[in-house]
Amino acid sequence: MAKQTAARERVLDAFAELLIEEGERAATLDAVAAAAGVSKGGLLYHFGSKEALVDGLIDRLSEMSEADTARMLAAPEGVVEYFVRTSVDCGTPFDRTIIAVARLAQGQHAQASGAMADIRRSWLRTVEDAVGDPDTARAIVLMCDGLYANTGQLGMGVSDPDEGSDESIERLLAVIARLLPADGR
Amino acid sequence: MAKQTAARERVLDAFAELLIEEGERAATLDAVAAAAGVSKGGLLYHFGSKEALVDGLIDRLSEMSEADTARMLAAPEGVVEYFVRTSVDCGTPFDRTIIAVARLAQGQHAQASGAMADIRRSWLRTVEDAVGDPDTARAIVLMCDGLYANTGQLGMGVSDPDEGSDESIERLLAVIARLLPADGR
DNA sequence: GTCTATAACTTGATAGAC
DNA sequence: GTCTATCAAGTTATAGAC
Repeated sequence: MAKQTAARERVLDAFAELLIEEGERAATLDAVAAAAGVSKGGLLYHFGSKEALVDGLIDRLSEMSEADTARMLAAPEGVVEYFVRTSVDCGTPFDRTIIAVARLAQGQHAQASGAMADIRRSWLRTVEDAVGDPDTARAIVLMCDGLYANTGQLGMGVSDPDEGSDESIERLLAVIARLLPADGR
Repeated sequence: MAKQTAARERVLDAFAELLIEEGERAATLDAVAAAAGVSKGGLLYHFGSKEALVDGLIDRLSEMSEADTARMLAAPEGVVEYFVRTSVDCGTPFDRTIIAVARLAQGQHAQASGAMADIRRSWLRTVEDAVGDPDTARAIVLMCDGLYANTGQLGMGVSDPDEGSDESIERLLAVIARLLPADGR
């Protein structure tokens, strides 16, 4: 983790934002540079190619993922509840980065797909440790994949404006509780 | 449903295939024409613009969706089991078309997002009618969204090569059965 | 470190031949 | 119905000034 200039970070922020809000196609070097407030030449000083820019975002995601797993394990409300809640509210920097890289994974970016698969494996392992039963853990992680697909608009459109509401989380947690023996810790 | 020429259908097939296998960015008019075995000019005779091509695929999806809902309601194994099984095996023409349009929905195609949302609403309504409880229905549909996200590589990468196997479906159905009072019909 | 200018190529779309 | 030019605009990347 060498010292990274502010401009470099701004470029990554802009890249992620464009991927999320307008899709992979709109996230051109021109658009990213403009959104980051630098020229295209300036951008290409920090990231020598578009591929390097993609790699930069994937690296950022990997770092964030490790930190999030630690937070999940330490969460006072328990692993499952933390996991479900943060899958519905896609507003955290980590969630935003996931959505951005997920967009890249749909292209032909093998590295992006690999990074997403790594994260999902990590979730599965962590939830499995928490709930005991592998099949139950898989069902829970699948529901959260579904939440990302919906609230993050990972392809499913938004069928229900209420999908991400506080109340809907509670109802979903109640359904999940029916799958668990005692509590989801 | 006017009589559609074979070439027109081949173009739509090629477009969907490119979207699925290589992502939105690779699905250019050039690439689609080549894959369909026509020239770009030939393609543009059938679909006057790229937007018309997108609309053509969305229309095809809408037709398929109605037919699938009828099949789901008539399925001897029951709505829920039919729904889960067809979400895991993304090999049917309908599933392939869903994945293709989902890719478009991640760009800025409002119509594609709308079509996906319509389909999901239809699923939710149908499963809700079948299982009675809205919250349980939502949990089931979310799991299937998750399955699409995984097996269809809708952003989640493929974390588990076993995710789409026959055995994993049975285990998932067993977990879902725990949520249902009697049987999922 | 950041900019402008520009080169080389791709993409969507049009025109007109067959 | 389908093809071959051809075009304007957009996209990535390089070169060199500041």
